[in-house]
Formats: sequence, C-alpha cells, structure tokens
Amino acid sequence: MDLPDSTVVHLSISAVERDTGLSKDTLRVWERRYGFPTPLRDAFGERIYPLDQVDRLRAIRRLMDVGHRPGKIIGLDLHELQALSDMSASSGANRHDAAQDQHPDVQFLVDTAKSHDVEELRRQLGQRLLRLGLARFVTEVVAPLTQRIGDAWSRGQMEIYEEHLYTESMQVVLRNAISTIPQPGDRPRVLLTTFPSEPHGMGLLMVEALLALEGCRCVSLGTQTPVWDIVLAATSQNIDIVALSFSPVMNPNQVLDGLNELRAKLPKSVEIWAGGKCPVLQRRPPADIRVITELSDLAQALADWRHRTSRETVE
Amino acid sequence: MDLPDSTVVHLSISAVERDTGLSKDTLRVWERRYGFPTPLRDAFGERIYPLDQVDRLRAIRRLMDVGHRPGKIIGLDLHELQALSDMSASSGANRHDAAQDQHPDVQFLVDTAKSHDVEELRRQLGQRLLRLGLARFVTEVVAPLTQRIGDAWSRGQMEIYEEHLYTESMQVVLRNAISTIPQPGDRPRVLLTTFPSEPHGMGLLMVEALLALEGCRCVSLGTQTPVWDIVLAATSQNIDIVALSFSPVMNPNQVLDGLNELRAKLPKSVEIWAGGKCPVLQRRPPADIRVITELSDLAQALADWRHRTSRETVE
DNA sequence: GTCAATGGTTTGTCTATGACAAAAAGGGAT
DNA sequence: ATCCCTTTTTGTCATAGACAAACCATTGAC
Repeated sequence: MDLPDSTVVHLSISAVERDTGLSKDTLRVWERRYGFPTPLRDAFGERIYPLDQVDRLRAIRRLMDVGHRPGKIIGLDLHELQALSDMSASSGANRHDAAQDQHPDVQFLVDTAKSHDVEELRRQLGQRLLRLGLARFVTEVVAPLTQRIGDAWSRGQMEIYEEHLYTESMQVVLRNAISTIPQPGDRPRVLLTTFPSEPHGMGLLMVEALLALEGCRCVSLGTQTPVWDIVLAATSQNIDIVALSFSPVMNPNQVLDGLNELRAKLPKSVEIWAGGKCPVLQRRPPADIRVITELSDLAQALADWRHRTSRETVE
Repeated sequence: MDLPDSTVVHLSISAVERDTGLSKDTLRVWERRYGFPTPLRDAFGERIYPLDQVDRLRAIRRLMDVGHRPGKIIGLDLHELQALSDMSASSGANRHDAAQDQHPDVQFLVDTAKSHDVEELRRQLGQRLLRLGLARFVTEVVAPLTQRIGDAWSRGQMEIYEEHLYTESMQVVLRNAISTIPQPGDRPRVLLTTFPSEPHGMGLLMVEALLALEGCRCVSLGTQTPVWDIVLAATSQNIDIVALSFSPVMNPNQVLDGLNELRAKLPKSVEIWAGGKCPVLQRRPPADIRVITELSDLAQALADWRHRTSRETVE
C-alpha cells in the first residue's frame, strides 16, 4: 500500500470521537484517570491523537462491546488486546461453533466476503437461496453467517467496511427474495423495528422473510425507532405483534428499560416479541414479553399466537 | 389523547443534542451568552429542557441552515421564527418550490404517506415509477418528496414513525428498481456511503439508481462508514469515485473535517463527490472535492469525469 | 448450593468558566 | 461593485470537580 500520509498522522479530538464512538468527555476523562490515551498537543494546546493510539482505542471499544470494562483493559497494548479478543470469542461462543459445524459452508462464505468480490458473494448467496428455498436459506445460511461475521469483526479479524459490504450484499439478496413472496395473508399484523441505539437491521429482514412466508402482514419501520413512535405506529397500523431485534452490542439496561416502557405504553392486546443474540434477554427476560432466541422458534411462536387468538375469538 | 406523560415533558441536554443537532457545548454557551434556552434544573442540578424550548431550538437550527445567524434570531418566539422561515422559504428556496410546482403531485404523495396506508403508498410510488421511468422518477418524485417529508418532520408536522414508514416504502421501491437495471458497465467504479454521523441512506439510493442507469459500477457500503474504512474500501475495490451523501442535519464542521481528512488519505486519482442538501457544502465548498447540489447535475459530473478520463488515457 | 440484599468501585456524563481561532459583518478606499 | 482591514460573532476546546447509575463482590437467609 502506498497510501499518501505523513500529512494526517494525527487526529483531533472530534475526529477521534467520530472514528471510535467514544465521546470527547470520555476521551478526556480516560486521559485524566488512566493515563491513556496520551495525545500530543498542537500549537494551540489542543489534543492531537497519533494513529496508533486511535487503533488501540478502537480495539478497546470493541472489547467493551463484548462486556469488558475499560479500567481492566486500558493498560494493554494492541497485541495483548488482540489476544484478549481471540480468547473471549473462542470461550463464549461455543454455541455458535456447533451451528457452524452443521454448515461448514458458512466458512466458505465468510472467505468469499473477505475476498472483496461483491459480485461473487452475491452470486453465491443467490445460488444458495435458490437451492435451499427462502426459509432454510435464512435459518441455515443468513443467521449463522451474520453471526460469524459479527464475531470476526469483534475479534478485529474483519474491517468495518468488509462487514458493510457483506451487509449490503445480503440485504439486497434478502429484500429481493422478500418482494417475491406472494401477497401475504391478513393477520397477524406484525410491526418490525429496533430501538434507537440498535443500528443493525439484518435481524429484522430475516424475521420479515420468515413471517411473510408464514402469511403474516409485516410492516417494517427500519431501524432505530424511538419507543414512543413504536407505540404510535402500532396503534395507527392496527398491529397485533411488535417484533424487536437486539444485537449483542446493545446496552443491557437500555434493552430492559425500553422493553418495560414499551410494554407499559402498548395496549395489552399487542404482543411484544424480542429476538436476537442479546445476552440479557436470556438471563433476565422481562415478564409479558416473548423472547425468541433462535430463529427456529419463530414458527412455533406464531403457531402459538394463532392458536391463542382463534380460541379467544371462539369464546 | 390520554397517553400517560407528565413524566416526559422535559428532555436532558443529550436528548436535546440528539433532537436538535446542536452540541452540548453550543447549548450551554447560548444559555450563557444569549439567555436562551433557559432550561429548568432537576433534583441533581442538571438541565432539563421544556418541549416548547426544544421546538424553538429546532426552528432556530432550521433557520441557521438557511444562513441566518443565531445572535439575530435567538430572541424571537416560535411564531416569529415560523414567519421568518416562511419568508426565507419563498425568497431563498425558490428552486425547491419550482420543482414542486412542476409536480404538485408531490403534495398528494405526502398526504398518502401521512394516511398510514403503506400498501397504497407503495402502489402509488410504483405506478409513478412505471409511468416516468427510473431516472425521472428519482429526480422528479423521490428527491422532492423526500425533501418535503424532511421539511414536514423538522417543522413538527410529521411523526418520526411516519417518516420511517415512508423511508421504508420508498427504499423497497427503489431497491427493487435498481436490481432490475441490466448488468452495468465497467467504469467508473463508484463507492457510495455516508459519514458516521449521517444515518440517512435515501440519498445514496437515489444516486445509485441514477449512476447505475448511466452504466457505472456502484458499490454501496450503506450508511455510516468511518473515514478510514472508506479509504480501505476505496483501495480494495479499485474505486474511481467516492460519492458521499449529506443531509441538512449534519454538523457543518464534521462535514468539512471529514471531507478534508478523506481527501488527504485518498490517492489523488480517486475523486470525491459530495451531494445532498447540506448548507455548508454550498457556502464553503472544500477544494478538490466536487460538490453536487442537485441530482440533475449528476449526469453532467459523470460526463465530465468520462471526458477527463478518456483524455488522460489518450495522452 | 441458590438467591436476594448490601456496600464499595468503577465509569460516563454533567457542571462551570475561561480562552481563542475561524467565520461573518462592517467600513472605508480603490 | 471589489478588495482589504478591523471588529464582532460564534463554535469548540481546555480544566477540574461532582455525582448517579452500573457493576462487582461479599454477606446472610433459605
């Protein structure tokens, strides 16, 4: 690589905030408390951060997303951080590995994604979609693959842009497939979205695909809808079920608070389904909310709903 | 409405930052200098902003985007701000109004979006797409409509969830249309994305549609890619042009800093095109970056690029 | 052994005020 | 009008102290 630099080997505090997601306040207070980072100062006394420190900050940020605390890891150098990344990935993720054994093909797709050949990736995905059908494609390819990609990213084995490329390709394939599903049934009407701090929309697409196949009427709001707007939307759209997706990076308290607030504000007749690989959902699932850990449970949840509803209608 | 509130008639400073786009520093310094806003304090001495002050702040922010200065307008009440807004709308932004006059149909579509009938909205959009063709659909319907929706939202005439419903519907229509474009040409290879603080992806889709129609090879990273990853992606994807989209809500300094940083890190051979209705781009366009204010300029920019490139190849 | 309550640390965000560069406006002179 | 210079305006950065909420570990009850 002969990327031209030497002009921009330092970043301002706002640039670091943008690139690491750590607020200016946090950056300053870490410096005060932990002695890291240690930015240089420019002619006006303002902080300028060398690139290697920014890399370290990014690695720390990634580990925090997986549950580590800054005080414990802020002293480690880049190499040690990497090692820690690998450890926490291999120890915690034994469940995923099982799923991967069933479909070693997933590794091949990860490699394809890392090859940067978007055309080829899209072709491979389309091929599997045709071979397996949409339902199996979602449960057996999209879900494990997305999980693996997320893992690889949190281990620092994958750049953000590679993950973006993958996400974009997969979205195209999925949305295309969804739009070919024939006119869906009438009920239940399902509202799909995520909370404001959850930017990942892939889970929503997977769920939308599976539910649409089962004859649900899906209304997606995309990602990051404020709780209050979820309530408004559910009311105006005459929704039966609000389905929310959570990724592991979401702050546990935001998850629980949001769910409780939503439950309080929604009419009792509207169900809330919470899905995704978010640890807190499994450890302390809130009452009156259906937690769906695995995509394979979705069909069952739907069958339950239909059974319950038909019975209520009869009575 | 008997919605339970009285708990949430005030917002914290970070909520106001999120909702108005004014940084915490700015909010505090305005209070100190101009005596507005005048937030109350909670039990812990922290600022809590009444909703009407937030509305006023939003209106002020809007006027600043059109060129007004805070010191001059910060004393006005909501009514006066509205009036000023209408004035500058009729005098300054004649361009948009002209576009709307050509297609009063846009108002009809806004109403359809507000009717919450997603099916109908999608049908109406699809119909116009077929009638006009993709290129005209994008420039004459999608662009003005999206602008109008954004306007309506920032004036408080539209709920967030209504905007989400619209965005989702339009995305489906656009992505579908894009995927029907026959295998595109080879060059230029265009990378599409936004900066981390810019979550709106509609502009990218519009540009992707138009460029793909012109035979460009588009590679979209979706929204919110860190600057450094844009550089990595551009290199690995052998990109000719990096196209970025900016909405009016983006912080002017983040726009300029990000663009300059990107320009410094990208090879000279890679062009940067910056588009979107972001005021700062028109007032202080950075050097070495092509600013594309109107979608209609896109074809010209592309023609220029092709001309320039073919000449360079000949030499 | 599991579960809930308690107390001590950690950590992010808020407060306050001062400083200063860059942008915009104002005021001649050409 | 256009250019240059001064003055005002305005956003962002700096410092340092405070504190609630989140987290961890230990205790006590069943």
